Amino acid sequence: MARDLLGATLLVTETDGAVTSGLIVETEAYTGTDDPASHAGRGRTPRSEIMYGPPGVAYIYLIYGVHHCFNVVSEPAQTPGAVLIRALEPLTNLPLMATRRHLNPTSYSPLNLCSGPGKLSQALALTTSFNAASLQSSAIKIYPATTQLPHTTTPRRGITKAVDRPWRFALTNNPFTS
DNA sequence: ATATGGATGCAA
DNA sequence: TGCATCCATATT
Repeated sequence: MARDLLGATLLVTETDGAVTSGLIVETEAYTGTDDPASHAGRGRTPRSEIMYGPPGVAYIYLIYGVHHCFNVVSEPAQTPGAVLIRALEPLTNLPLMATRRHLNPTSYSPLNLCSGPGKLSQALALTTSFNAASLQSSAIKIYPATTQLPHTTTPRRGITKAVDRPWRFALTNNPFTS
């Protein structure tokens, strides 16, 4: 599931009409009640409830009180699971992304816009207000990849539990990863 | 290496 | 209520 999202296009339209989009180049899987690194790893809680619902909706939460992380609920209802989108190759409206990222909109590195889960959420203005939104809505759309692209498989990053599970996926030789 | 700083979940 | 923890980032 996390593999399938590699190469998909994520497009966000704000209420003010601003559009940003990017190609998904890095993902991580958090699946099942037996995954201690997942928010569902301690069972159903108010926060993890959405991961038990139907797939294809957004799960967005605040981490470290500072950054938002954007996930895609990935498993059938009753089975908890989500895919963390860790990096995008920015496609649409890069200067706006740069402004949101507090970078100089006329002098910035595209490599620094969406190369991390907090960065891409900031660049696409994805906050908890989008939590539980359908990913085929007017606000957020995901266009699936038509082919499975070459990718690497590694352990997940930034976690302290179940660090050995190889559930991080990234497009091979894509420079926009984190 | 370190500061940042809000929400969550669990214990008390 | 209090408190440890947290799927990170920017800055030193």
